[in-house]
Amino acid sequence: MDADEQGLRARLVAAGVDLVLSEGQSAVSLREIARRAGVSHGAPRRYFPTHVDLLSAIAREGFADLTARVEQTMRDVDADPRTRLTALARTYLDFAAAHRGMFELMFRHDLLASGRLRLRETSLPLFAVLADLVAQVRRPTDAPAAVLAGALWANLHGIAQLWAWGSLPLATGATDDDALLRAALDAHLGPSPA
Amino acid sequence: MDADEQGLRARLVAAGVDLVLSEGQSAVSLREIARRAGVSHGAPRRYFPTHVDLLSAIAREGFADLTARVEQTMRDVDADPRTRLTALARTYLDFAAAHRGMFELMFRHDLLASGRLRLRETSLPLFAVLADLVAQVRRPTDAPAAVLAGALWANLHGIAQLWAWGSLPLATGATDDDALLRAALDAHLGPSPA
DNA sequence: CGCGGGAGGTAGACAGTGTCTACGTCGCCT
DNA sequence: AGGCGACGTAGACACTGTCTACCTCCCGCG
Repeated sequence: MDADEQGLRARLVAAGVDLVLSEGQSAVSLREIARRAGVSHGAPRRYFPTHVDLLSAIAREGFADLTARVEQTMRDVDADPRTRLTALARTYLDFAAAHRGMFELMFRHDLLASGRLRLRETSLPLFAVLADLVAQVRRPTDAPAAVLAGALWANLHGIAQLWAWGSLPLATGATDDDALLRAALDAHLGPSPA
Repeated sequence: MDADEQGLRARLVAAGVDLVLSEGQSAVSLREIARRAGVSHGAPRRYFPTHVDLLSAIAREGFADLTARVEQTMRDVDADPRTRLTALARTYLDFAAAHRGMFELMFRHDLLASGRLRLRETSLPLFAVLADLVAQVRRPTDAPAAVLAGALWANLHGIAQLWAWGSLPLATGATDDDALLRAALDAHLGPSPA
């Protein structure tokens, strides 16, 4: 009595989210979503002209979820900016690890490039939170705030990627999961306090 | 009189490489490759039991190409390790930008996870070159060499990704392409000499 | 009150895909 | 000479995304 009362559009997106979370990115077909939503394969077309539109809507949900988690973390961790930044980074990486399929979907460049549902813009608030914190901890000799934030974000994202496909342990010798993160933060922001 | 005299296996891979370079990752279908190689759609199966096997073979070619470029760079740039590392990073990013489809294919986690053709292992020599240089420039207070190299690799990879789908200029304000790279190298390895 | 019309969903067709299987068709080796 | 194995063909199957014709209600209007 929740999904049933929503419109079909919302049910389709919800079914897609479930699907990508449980079965992975490649399982998110138009027809399977329609099946799970209990409608014919042509029905989604009313709301999503093309498959990419539906996928973009699902990815949006992913960004909304991640953004909500990050904001929750920001509420939970009321400390110095450096600590908050570390918590943010952990939230980001935890999300990527726990929802691999969704994470992949969110950053599929063909979806972002399609411009459907202004997907790329959806990720901006997320980046803004990071950029804001970075600006607070930036030292005078560091790169400009925007560049510093971009470089750190790239590092985070790269760790999530490499971490996801398991080449890192193989290449670096199965290091602790947090070691890379700490190294990255220390590198960009200076050694962590105490 | 080059591809014609090779066996079908090599022709299939070559056709696949052409395809991914010119049309992108999504265009690399089994049947299209077979068509370009001038054989029936069932022929590839003799050499590649499944589509993933063929894709893995194509990705391998990509790793071979990138590795060759990196080694060429190492031959060309005979300077201090820091400078060589910068050159390596540029080669990596240039490759990602110039051969986007191939780069995506190479790091598709479903291919790497499939273990076909030991694809993941194919990337190790590449990482080894980076790790070797990193070890040379590492300062005593830095993280262990393996972690440092991993973190730097992740940063490189992340820059390549974010750079590829164009969110960075939007989020950071269209910074110079090299700024992020320099910031990353400086962060992990210390300020560049001179 | 009746009745058009549109919103919202169905159902079938089409081209394309990966995989599987049965079938040829050579050439090589005993 | 004869068989056999490597190599490639051809068709089927289930599945995909997209397109189009249809159907079926409900709502507002005359």
